Amino acid sequence: MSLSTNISSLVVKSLSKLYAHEFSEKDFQVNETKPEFEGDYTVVLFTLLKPLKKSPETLGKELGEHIVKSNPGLISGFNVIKAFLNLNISDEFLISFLQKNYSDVCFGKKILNHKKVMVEYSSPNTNKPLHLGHLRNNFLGWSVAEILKANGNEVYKSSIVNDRGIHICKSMIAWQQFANGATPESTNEKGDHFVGDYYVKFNNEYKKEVEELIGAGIKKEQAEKEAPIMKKTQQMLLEWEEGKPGVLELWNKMNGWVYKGFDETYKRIGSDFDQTFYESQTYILGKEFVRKGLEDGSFYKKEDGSVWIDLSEAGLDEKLLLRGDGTSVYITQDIGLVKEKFEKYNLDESIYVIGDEQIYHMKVLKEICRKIGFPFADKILHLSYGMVELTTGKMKSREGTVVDADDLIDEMIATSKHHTEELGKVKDFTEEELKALYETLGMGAMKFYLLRVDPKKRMIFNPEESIDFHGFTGPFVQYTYARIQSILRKVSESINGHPDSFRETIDNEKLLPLEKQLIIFLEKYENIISQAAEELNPSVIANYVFHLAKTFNSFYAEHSVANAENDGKKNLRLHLAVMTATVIKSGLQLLGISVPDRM
RNA sequence: GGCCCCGUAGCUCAAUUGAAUAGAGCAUCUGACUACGGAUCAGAAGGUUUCAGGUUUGAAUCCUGACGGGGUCACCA
Repeated sequence: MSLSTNISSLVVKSLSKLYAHEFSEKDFQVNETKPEFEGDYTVVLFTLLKPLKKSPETLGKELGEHIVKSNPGLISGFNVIKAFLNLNISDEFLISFLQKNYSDVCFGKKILNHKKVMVEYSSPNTNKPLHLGHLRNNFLGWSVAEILKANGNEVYKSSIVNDRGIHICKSMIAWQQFANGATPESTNEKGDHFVGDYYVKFNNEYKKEVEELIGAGIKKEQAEKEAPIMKKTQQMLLEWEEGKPGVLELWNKMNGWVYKGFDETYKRIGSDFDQTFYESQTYILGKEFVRKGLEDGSFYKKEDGSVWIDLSEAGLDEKLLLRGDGTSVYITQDIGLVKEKFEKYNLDESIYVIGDEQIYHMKVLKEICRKIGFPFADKILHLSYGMVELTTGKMKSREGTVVDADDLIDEMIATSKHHTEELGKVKDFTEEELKALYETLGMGAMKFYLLRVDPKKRMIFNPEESIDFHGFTGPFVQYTYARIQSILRKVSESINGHPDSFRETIDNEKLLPLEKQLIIFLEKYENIISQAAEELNPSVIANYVFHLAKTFNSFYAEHSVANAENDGKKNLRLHLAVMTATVIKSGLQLLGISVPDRM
């Protein structure tokens, strides 16, 4: 239930009032008018014609008159072409919109039914550093959380850290075997990269040992099991589960290194969490559940002691919940976490930002919850996003074709430095300002690039295109913002530093086409934010904000603000500029991107 | 093989969820600074929406089939 007073919902409301019995609000299509036709908004009449048994001309005229009458001052005229009712929005309405309190432009908080929502994202493994895929995940999760907040929901950000399991033991074994006591401090290396290197060392050593065994005449399958380093790792996992002191100590130490590295990266990219869960804790909760499920007959035990659930009724398979030796698997931990989340936070909805390769897994999780009677099974939402692929092919950690997150961030910032220097814009900046600027632009470019695409779709990461600062990019939008600030500074100087003095009433101005186009576009922002929330899709905002910047630039190239034809126009255009800057700043903020006053 | 997702300009992406002549950016080409920032603006060119049927007043969008690409079906996470 929205308290919205924006144009398209005003039109829809007045129509649905007229036909309360025949139609619901959903039945009325209000679109923007195509540029070839006269008008600003268009009501599509096709679906209404048959039930009402009226001709397009008659109905269009009727509805047009009704909309005009029930929204005084909104519509200045209308025309009907075929089954399209084109409405002209009045200058008065648009100008009064421009004079709204600017803080209202952040909208949101207008929706009455607040929900408690948890957004789980990032969720790294503690055996290797973050890569490009994690960046998409982090930007997406953070942005979706902020968008939901902007729509008036109560949002918690969370992360589940995958801190236990055989893969963690691999880097631990390799460290014991090869490090000679080296630490991130002693090698002056970032902790997550340091540990990740030992994970790679493990794989290399393992490969070597397997090849040696095969060379000695042992079959491949057997060799993979028999390789000494693998046996040591499995032994370590067992010792970890038993809580052997030395193992736990090493585990804690190495995880600590990784967390320190992650924290640095999170800080840089702006990820934050209200709650961090650890699998080393939630897997115990899951085990507890399996025990209960066995008692009440939801699950069953096979001869070897392994525990299963049968989901064939739901069209899924049998699913393992606990290994024969009693240790837990991935899904076990998830069940524990679901309950923990919902009970601790009393959630209405729990969103999981996880790659689309886990669609099946999340289906299974939901189905298990349903089957054992969790009341929140249907409140689990998988926001799945597509893999990020490289132009050179897929990212594979084993083949060294991953794009490391830290490296990429460095590269983006270096590129923004390069561009800025090339354009000769460094002269008025202090060293510190420059550093901040490069950070703002580099991060802005990267976040925008990864968020501008529909999350559900796979995307291709083109390194050359990603560092481009022209066209559909973050810096393009940031540039528009900086230019507006520049205008405002100039004007502010000319009126002796009283920037508020131009925010006077605008009287009887007639809008030029480019002015009108811009206001109508600004007026849509509220709809865009709620659309982004409904779809859990930040790209809606990225697209909007880019088109807004473009629309402003077109206007700006045609019409002068500071040297407008008269004071009335100048006043109007200053409002336009301020409102545009406000919306750009707000929209980019929802994407995690900040704006520079100069660049 | 079963199930799921995808296929739109040379490339990367849109298309208000079924509506008017399918839109942007990059790349290519042509123009524009003695006006507030040229990281900009104006314009040109680029399409049988993979193919074949079907539903509909209307299909990139829905249905069926084919072809092509990806994911997933672990006592991995």
